[in-house]
Amino acid sequence: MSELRETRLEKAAALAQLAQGPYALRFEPSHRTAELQERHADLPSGQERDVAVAVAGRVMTRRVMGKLAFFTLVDESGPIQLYLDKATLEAAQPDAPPPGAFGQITALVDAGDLIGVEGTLRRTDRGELSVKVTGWQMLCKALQPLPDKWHGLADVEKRYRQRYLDLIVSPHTRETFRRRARMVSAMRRWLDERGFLEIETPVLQSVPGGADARPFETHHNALDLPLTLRIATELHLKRLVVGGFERVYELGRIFRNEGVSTRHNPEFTSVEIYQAYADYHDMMDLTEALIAEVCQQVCGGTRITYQGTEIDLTPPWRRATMHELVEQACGLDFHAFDSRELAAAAMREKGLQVPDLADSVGRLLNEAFEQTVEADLIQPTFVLDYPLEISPLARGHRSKEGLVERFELFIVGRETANAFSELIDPLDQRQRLEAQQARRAAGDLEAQGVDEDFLHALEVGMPPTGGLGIGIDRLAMLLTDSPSIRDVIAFPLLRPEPRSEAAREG
RNA sequence: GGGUCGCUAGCUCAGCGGUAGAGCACUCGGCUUUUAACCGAUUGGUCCUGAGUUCGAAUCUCAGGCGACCCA
Repeated sequence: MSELRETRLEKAAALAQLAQGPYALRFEPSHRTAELQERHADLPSGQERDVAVAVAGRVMTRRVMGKLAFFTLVDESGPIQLYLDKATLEAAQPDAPPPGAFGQITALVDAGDLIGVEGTLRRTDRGELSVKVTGWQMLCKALQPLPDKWHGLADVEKRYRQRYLDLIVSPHTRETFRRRARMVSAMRRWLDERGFLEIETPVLQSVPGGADARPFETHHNALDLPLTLRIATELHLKRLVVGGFERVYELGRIFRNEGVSTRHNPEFTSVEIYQAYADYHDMMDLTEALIAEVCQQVCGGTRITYQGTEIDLTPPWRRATMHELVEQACGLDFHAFDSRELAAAAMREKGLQVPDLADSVGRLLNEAFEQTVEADLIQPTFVLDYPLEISPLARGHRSKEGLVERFELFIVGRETANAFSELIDPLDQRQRLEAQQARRAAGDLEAQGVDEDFLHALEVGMPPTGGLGIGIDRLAMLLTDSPSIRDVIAFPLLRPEPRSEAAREG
């Protein structure tokens, strides 16, 4: 069963007999392979160029034919072919023990090994730029074979569990994580250039808050203190605004104790951005500009294709209130309902679900929105003016009773951003959080508790502020055309594999 | 939480009640312009686990495990 591994261990032992051994200390490449490809693009087929080069990387394929062999070597920048000629290698290394330098490299190097080579350049008759090898060194002898060189890793589970293999054999996966990294750094750059300061806030918290979600629970031993992992960065970032930082953000991991799906991972990345003296209209402008710019930098334009659908992220984006959208979708005007019963009856008449937990007109409006509108918001759409009771941290609307100044951004039917004119009235905030706590006591496990220190901070005084949260993973899905959130998280949460030890030793 | 599908060699897959297979990888032999190299030979298995039906189970049934997708 581990015969492949045994063979490779024998080759590692053979390498140990030679001077070099199976695991090198270091190697100094002269170039990345892509650099060579670019710099010597003018070298004609069949010609050589007598420049000394050294490259390092993983051997992906081997083609050995008697006294000549071709390997494909891949470094982070891409592939280059190795041209291994028996006569050349043996002339360059006359002292190599039997079977000679050529015999050694072809016998001891397998696909999957990391090697360093030096030599000169030659473009073969078939037009492939190659390093004509005069010397080589094993950098790391791999004990496990690579997946099928043609099909790669098709087993989705294995791609997630053994992401390193997926990255080695799937160029598309590598590109996805490159793009995600570019996206995140473009976002930070955009914010930094506009005077936003990134400050890290605690992951371990006594009172989880800032969102409706169940937290992960943990424990601090020395203090004998129950703690939870943060479900949002909101309340601490607002404390920083109270402290006088007028533009702050944090881009980082948050944790919600919920199920997994193609759109949910229990740990995910968000960026929350707070701007003093701004309101939710300002944050809409900011959202539009930020995402359009990031998209431009990552995708080269603001028109992209997601899973076959054209998405146009060129500003300005559609802006519509939740009431308008629901009325357009199902004909129900929620302004007309002055009791839950009226709204519930109207919804049932339209065939909509009326959950018991939705105990107010506002919550029913949100239900109707989720059931009839959300999935159809394909092009970027700001949905404005949410019911107050589902938005405990947002400021009451300046002119609309029962609503708050809040928007969510939907793209391809998914909530991608969420923002408010922040509630800064400490007494109002206390009432709202106490109402949440009452829901919690009544059995809503996702309802928030009261964070007394946060309320105290508000009493010290917070400037009028616009706050915004963007789901980084969902944005990454959009910009990398990935159908599942697990495609943009390098190591998504999976249930541990039973017998994984035995299988791994394989 | 519900439904559908999947799990067979290191990888990709076929086999669907009668001796467990193919391609790639590995090993051996041949080959100095290949690039899914080629030609020949060999090697490699807890058919996810357990129970059942049957003369006989990878195959049928039930339970469980892990995963994918869809729905809530």
